[in-house]
Amino acid sequence: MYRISQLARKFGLCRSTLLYYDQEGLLSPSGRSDAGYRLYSEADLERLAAIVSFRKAGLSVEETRAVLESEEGEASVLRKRLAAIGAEIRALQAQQHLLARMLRVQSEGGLPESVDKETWVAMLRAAGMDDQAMATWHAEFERRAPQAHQAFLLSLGISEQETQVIREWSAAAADGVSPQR
Amino acid sequence: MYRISQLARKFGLCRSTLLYYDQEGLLSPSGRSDAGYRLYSEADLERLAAIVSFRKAGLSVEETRAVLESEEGEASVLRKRLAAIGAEIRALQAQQHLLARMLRVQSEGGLPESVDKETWVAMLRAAGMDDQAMATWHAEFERRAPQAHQAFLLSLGISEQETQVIREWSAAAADGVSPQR
DNA sequence: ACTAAACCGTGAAGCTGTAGACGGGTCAAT
DNA sequence: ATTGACCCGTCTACAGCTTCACGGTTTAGT
Repeated sequence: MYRISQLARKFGLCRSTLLYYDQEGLLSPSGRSDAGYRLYSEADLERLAAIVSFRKAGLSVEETRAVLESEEGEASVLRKRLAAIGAEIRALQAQQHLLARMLRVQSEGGLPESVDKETWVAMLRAAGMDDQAMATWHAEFERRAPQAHQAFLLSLGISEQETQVIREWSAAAADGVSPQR
Repeated sequence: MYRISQLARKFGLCRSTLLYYDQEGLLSPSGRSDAGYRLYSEADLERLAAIVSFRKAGLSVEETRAVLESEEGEASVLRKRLAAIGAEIRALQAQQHLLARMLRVQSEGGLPESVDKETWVAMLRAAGMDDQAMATWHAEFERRAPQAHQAFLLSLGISEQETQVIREWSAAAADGVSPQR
């Protein structure tokens, strides 16, 4: 049986955080001492370990509780969080662009600030990539992060229609139907 | 002269937001009507336009005030925010990885929708790029579109400091001082 | 037995930025 | 003058904690 501050130290949390979790019904101690002290069991410890990792993944206290209570709807909550993270990252990247532009106003100028398709291809060719290597790279991109692949193609100024074409043959190439054959 | 809700609508903000800005001394109306209503001048409107764009870049109210008051330390605040964004993105990517691992346990799915440094390098390697080719590619990127190079590196979640390092040796490599010698 | 340090519980307030409720004021049309 | 539709200022609440204050408890050392 652990007392609250012991448990907090063990997980690098603040005592108040555990008090808060208790108050929110996320983690209640399984017992109390004679003096009314919270006593956490070994099972509580394991539950807390799970809680900590879910919270590290960015789940809210509410979501974490849902995952731990229902147990079955877990995947859907996690997937929703994954989607939310994507949105957050895109929002931050928009902020990056905004700031980069603000900072550029004072310093520098002249060279283009974004890359188009031709420039990109030229850069890859300069690095020794041939058509087949690029096909492989597209396929890999499509396989690992389809959303990001789409976003990237759009950022090169490629039309949405054409991105669809590229992505389709990227997916096909990944299945072994490589374009050059 | 605008009244508070008019101004809020004009900028797509909530009335309470302007009330808050007034309370925090970020934007105080330059006058009051007989009935005690806040009245915003044309100058206030311009100031608000600036405020909105800084806030869109993710500056806190406090930081925004600092930028608008001091005027000269502007760049340093913006750069600090840029660094903070990088850190936030990396934190989110860490959450992505964590979630992807959690989800992969039960089912395959939930691929990340943005790319980080490791994924990017892995994709290029899969396409047959070696270290030297990547160095060439960076050099080419830096030569043709330094700003875009910077933005691209940031989008991978690389810290601003590290992007400076990469860009410096990219520039050096382009001058013939290639890293492999 | 006594004291000091370290602990405990409860309760409240503070943080950011926004949203909403509340009661009263303003304004056009009747 | 009165109705109704807005509008205003002020106050409270939200997440997810942290910090602070108060007073009781345990523990170690003398």
